[in-house]
Amino acid sequence: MIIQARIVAAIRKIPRGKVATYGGVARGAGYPGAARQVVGVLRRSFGLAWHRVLGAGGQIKLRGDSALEQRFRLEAEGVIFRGRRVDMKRHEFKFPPKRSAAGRRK
DNA sequence: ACTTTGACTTCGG
DNA sequence: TCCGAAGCCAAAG
Repeated sequence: MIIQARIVAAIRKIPRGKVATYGGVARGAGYPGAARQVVGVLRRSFGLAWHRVLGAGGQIKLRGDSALEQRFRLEAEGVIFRGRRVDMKRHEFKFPPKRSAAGRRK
C-alpha cells in the first residue's frame, strides 16, 4: 500500500463534524511523522475533506482566504472554534487502532 | 540520482 | 504566548 492511498483513506474516515491533525492523520494512516506527506496529498488532491485537517492543537495552518473558508466550512459542520483554534476536546477524531485483532482485512 | 518543497510536530528558551 | 531549530518523509523537478 502506498502512502498516498493510506493517507487518503484515513482522511476519508473523518466523519462530518470532526477534525484531525496532520500528524494524527499520518499516524492513522500508519506513518507516524509523515505529517508533511499529508500536506502533500491534500494539496495535490481534490475531492478530499481537506477542511477537516488542522495543525497541532487544532490550529488552522492555512493562510489567506483558504483559512477563512476552512473555518467557515467547519463551523458549518458544527465544529466549535475557540479563538483561532478548534475545540479539539470535542472534535478531535480518533483514528481506529491500526492493526488489532478485530476488524482487519489484510 | 540529487535537491527542493510542503497547509507539520515537538522541544527549549 | 511567541520564536527558532531540528526532525521528519515522500513526491516532484
